Amino acid sequence: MKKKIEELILQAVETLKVDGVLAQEITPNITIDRTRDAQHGDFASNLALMLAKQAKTNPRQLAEKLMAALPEDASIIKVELAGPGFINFFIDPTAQFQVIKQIHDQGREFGLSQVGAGKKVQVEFVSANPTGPLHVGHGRGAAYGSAVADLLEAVGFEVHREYYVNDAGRQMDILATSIWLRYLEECGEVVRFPSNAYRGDYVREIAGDIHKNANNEYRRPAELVLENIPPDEAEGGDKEEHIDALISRAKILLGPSLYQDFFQIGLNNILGDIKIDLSEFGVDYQQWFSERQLMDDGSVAQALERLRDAGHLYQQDGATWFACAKLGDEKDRVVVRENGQSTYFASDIAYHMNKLDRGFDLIIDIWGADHHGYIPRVRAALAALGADESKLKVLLVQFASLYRGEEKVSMSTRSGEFVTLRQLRNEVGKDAARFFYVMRRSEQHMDFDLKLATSKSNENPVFYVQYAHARVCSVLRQLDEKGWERNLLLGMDNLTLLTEEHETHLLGTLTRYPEMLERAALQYEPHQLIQYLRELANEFHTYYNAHQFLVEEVSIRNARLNLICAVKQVLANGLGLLNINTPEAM
RNA sequence: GCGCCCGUAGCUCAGCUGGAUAGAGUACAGCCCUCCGAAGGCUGUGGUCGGGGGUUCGAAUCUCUCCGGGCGCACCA
Repeated sequence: MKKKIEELILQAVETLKVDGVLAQEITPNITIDRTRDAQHGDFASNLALMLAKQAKTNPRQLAEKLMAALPEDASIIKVELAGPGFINFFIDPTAQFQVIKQIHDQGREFGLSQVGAGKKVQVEFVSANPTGPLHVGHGRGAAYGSAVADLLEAVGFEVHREYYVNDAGRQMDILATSIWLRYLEECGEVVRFPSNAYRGDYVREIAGDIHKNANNEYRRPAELVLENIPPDEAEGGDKEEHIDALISRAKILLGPSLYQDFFQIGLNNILGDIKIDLSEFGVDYQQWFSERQLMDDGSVAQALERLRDAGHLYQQDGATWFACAKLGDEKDRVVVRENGQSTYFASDIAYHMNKLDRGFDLIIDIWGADHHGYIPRVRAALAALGADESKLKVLLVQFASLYRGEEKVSMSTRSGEFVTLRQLRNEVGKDAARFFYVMRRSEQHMDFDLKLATSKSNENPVFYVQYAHARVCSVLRQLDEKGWERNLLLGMDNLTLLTEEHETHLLGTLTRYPEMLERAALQYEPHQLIQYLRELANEFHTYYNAHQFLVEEVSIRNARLNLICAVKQVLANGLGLLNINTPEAM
């Protein structure tokens, strides 16, 4: 409908050009908006206001000329000039009834589109370091990322969901060493646990398992472990130096192979847990991409080579630097440290190069907002490699601050004080958690009140939407209990009986679903879908209270049943897209 | 200090890429089940859209500048 009106206006513009009212070179950007107020019709165009200056007339006069030049169309019953020069369009309400048939025919397909057809898009999200379980902060990235991916798929893109596993680097060494130290405790060795090590209970659990299976195989005397280790922060030393020394000591005392056991067991354990967690949260990936693999197969070295060949690398202070300041970053960055190890950034350059090489038309990285300073350097790297950096889209997800009532909950993976995603799911359930996370714009700082979310009260809006779905199901059950049968065709033939105001509103809202979905997808804004669903549910509940569906009159009854079944279908489609259940009773 | 995000009803947030009288939820005050589920509906109270300039027919939306909050600014990842 929207597009149809745009067509008509375009024709009117062409006519005015021929008449000389408008200059030939004008190519108007025609936008049709849905009106907020029914008095203004169904759609409105502000074109006359926009072109008045160029046409050197006042907007109302131009609008009148446009209206006069507008071709006739059967589905438009009235065109009106309003306000400073808006052109309002009134749609024949009977045209709206079509949507019920359409929803019925298309079922689960209703609302899907093909605007993204033929385009491959990669969405990388969560990608939390496998050094501990996912917490509620990661949950937002997971819910948002998967919703964005699912929306893009719904509008026709070929979507590849990926998790980048940081299974290399110092953080993983700290983890391996943390596990080993806990293991030594299990063995009875007395070693003060470093302040900078991972303190979470899961570390102890993993260590306990290793001890159970391997007994004292990895045991080394505490004196040897601590010999000449610089003091920890608590003793007035530097915590980083302390932990680094312990890592080196672990590698020496255990030897590469045994040390690797801790590394690998830790990784497998935690990554395995993350995979289960995400899967249960309704988040599935096509690929888990290993950072270590990039290092092992030479991709990192190759990427650096390419940068070097292009003249973007230089040596200074024993390290290798990438000259990204010239390419938009605020300063140059180290890619190979003085000790010969490449940095995380170097891996990431190789990773993004790899993404581009895989032929995606669009690469979407979803990061926590604390990584925003990282964007310019990645873009600089792509530019340096001669890649089309417009293919990269970075979406930032702001932090979710946790509250328990008034009290803010502090979180740190290192300290082990955090609420895990799993705990959250167990408390509020997958549906509420997903809904809550995606309800807000991603750039919006979010206050996640555990007390509120965990209180199973009706304050949680997910129940409201699910209840609308369950209510339709309930009506259908009541129909059955009364011994009546639904007559689909009779209902379709009598859709014109749906003339109540509530019914007209619902029809309009249902019609809007496909365009809303497309917008939400192309703008990466799943919260628009949530808003829509809440609105649809609200209109349904209002309708429900105002009118009886199961009336004696069969023609009206079946027409209304067709309408509410269409509502049920759209609710199911929308919630289904968000991986939220649609209960038939609750 | 520099950079990114955010300031809209008491609280949590929408606001369709500059449009017509700024909207929901919640809280508060009332009302609605002999009738398809009251996890619902209806009515009301509640706003100088953080402050101030600017751009124009028109600004919550764009721009500048202050103020306030969050987060970054490593040879960590």
